[in-house]
Parts: sequence; C-alpha cells; structure tokens
Amino acid sequence: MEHRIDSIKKQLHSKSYKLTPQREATLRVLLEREEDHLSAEDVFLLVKEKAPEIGLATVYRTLELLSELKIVDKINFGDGVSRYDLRQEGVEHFHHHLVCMECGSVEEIIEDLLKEVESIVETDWGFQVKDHRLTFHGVCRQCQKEKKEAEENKT
Amino acid sequence: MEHRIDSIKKQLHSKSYKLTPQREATLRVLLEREEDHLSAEDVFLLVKEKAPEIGLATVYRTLELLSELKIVDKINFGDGVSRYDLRQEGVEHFHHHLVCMECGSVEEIIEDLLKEVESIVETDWGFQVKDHRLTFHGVCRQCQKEKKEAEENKT
DNA sequence: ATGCAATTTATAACGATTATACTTTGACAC
DNA sequence: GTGTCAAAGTATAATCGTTATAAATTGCAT
Repeated sequence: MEHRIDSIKKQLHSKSYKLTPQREATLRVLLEREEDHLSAEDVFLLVKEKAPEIGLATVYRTLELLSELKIVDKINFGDGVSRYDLRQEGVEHFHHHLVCMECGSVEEIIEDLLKEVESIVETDWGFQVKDHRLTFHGVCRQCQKEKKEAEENKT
Repeated sequence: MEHRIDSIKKQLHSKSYKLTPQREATLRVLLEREEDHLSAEDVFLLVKEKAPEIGLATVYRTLELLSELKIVDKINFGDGVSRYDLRQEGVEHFHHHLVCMECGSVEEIIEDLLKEVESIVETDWGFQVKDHRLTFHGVCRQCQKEKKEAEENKT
C-alpha cells in the first residue's frame, strides 16, 4: 500500500503535481476499495470519513487528474454516473467488466482477451487502436445458481 | 423504409403500444440518420423539423420505449450524453464502435468479433452473456493519413 | 517576512434527464 | 353524435451529476 502511494507520488512529481493530503486521502480510499467501482460521490463520502473538510470539487479534480495520468480509468456502465477504477500496477490496458443484470455486481477481467480482435480491427479497418472498453452484460454465476434453485423449489 | 416502419409498428402493437405520429416522426429521423449516433437533443431538433409541436420529453420517452423493445440501443461514449443507435433488422447483437480520438468520428462494426471471447467468458468465468459493448478508442484511417502528411510537410 | 503559484473550499451554474400537472387524442359505449 | 376513459403528449419545474468561479489557504522561493 505505502509502496503504491509512493510510486504514484513519484508519477505526480514527474509531471510537477503535488501529493497533497486531500489527494493522498482520495488515493487511499481508492486503494482500500480497489475491488469496487466507486462513483465520484461514493469516493467523496468515503474520503470525508478520513478528511471531513474535503470538498466535492476537490475529489472530482483529483479523480480527473488521476485519470489523465492513467492511474485510474473513468468508466461508464450506462447508469448515468462515472465510476473510477484503479489500474493494476504495470498493466497498461484497460480491463474488462462483467456486469450482472440481476444483482448489479461487477466482476473484473484482467486478462487481455482482445489481442486478436484488435489486430483484426487494425488490419481490416485500418484503425489504430489505442485503448478499448469491453463490457459484458448478463447473469453472474451466483445469480444463475439462485435462479436455478428458485426454479427447483417451485416444482 | 416503409417496410421497416411497418415492422416496428407491429412490434409496438404486439406489446400494445401505439405508433403515434410523434413516435413515427422520431423513428423516421432515426432511420434517415441511421449512420449517425444522435443524442436525444439531436433527435429532438431533427424531429422538430418534421413535427414542430413535439416536446423534448416525448422524444426522451419514445427513445426509452424503443430502447426497451431493443429497436434502438442506448450507448454512451463517455462524453456525458446518451446516444441512440438503431439495431439492424434481424441482427440480435449490439454492434461495436471505433471512436476516433482525433476527429471524434464513430465507425461501426456490424460483424460479431466476440463469439470466441464470449465463450471464454462463459466457460472460464461462469458468466452467462446476454449482451456486450465493445468500443475501441484510437485513430481512424483518415486522421492517420493526415498526421502522416503533416509529418512529411514539416521536413 | 513577502510574494507567488498551486491547491482547496464553498457555492453557484450548467446541461442532460426525469417527474409533474395539465391537456389532447382517439377508441368505445351509450 | 356525446360522454367517458386510458394512453399519450406538452410545457415546465425539479433533480442529479458535474464543472466553473471567486475567495481563502498552503507552502515553497526569494
């Protein structure tokens, strides 16, 4: 944890940004809740627990900044709010998501499944790919199980 | 065109919705501009040319309705507005997009490039895929060309 | 200590979308 | 035809996420 904060601090400094206490508090929240896909508001409320005087705008600006530096990815699952997702250290591509339409859970896929598809796009469409976003909507393992059980209990 | 309107009319009726003049005008705009990815506001302005008395809320509700019936897909390229994209007749999956980071143009890929990836997700993650959204961000053929020419002129 | 630039705070403004209250339309019964 | 009713539409206000603004604070450099 401290190591990652330190590493990000260096990234900021290299672009002559500072790691202010507010920025650090925001980062810590993101690191602690790495599994989640928090909205700006979520982050704000969590940061407030650590640093009650922080303003919403600061959180937005910090997330924007981290987004520019590709430390977090700003994602959008179509529910009207932007969510922020910490990139894995050393992983340079965006990861994919499985969004469950039943329970709303979001699972992550770190593996890059798109190498092949990307090369098709580059050769067949002449499109130079810089980044990709892939989301699957469907039913997660857990909900499938629950639906199956509900089905069995009915009979 | 008339054929598609007719077909959609039947779909509406089968769910006991009516094809009102406002809904028809909205649909016609979507059919005429099938290539584009119009925002609700864009659609509203275009529909107004045909039917000046229409209200913005009606356009929103119509798009919402068409979205539920899977006649259009509501998509989001991360620029803060929802866009609406007519589904091809008989094509049941969402199509993919190539968004150019230079000029903002959006190209569509109708082919389903994800069959293989989907089966990996289903077997390895136990996730039942219902729909997918894939967007590539990068540089389109045209902008690559322009950048290359600009490069050559500099020397 | 003073000045300066970066940062933060608080709040107002903005833009997209949704909710509300009221009106219109059109099918059906009488 | 007239009355009734539900679906749909209009106009506008409200809401929500996000961004811009002005004033205050911080902290390094002179």
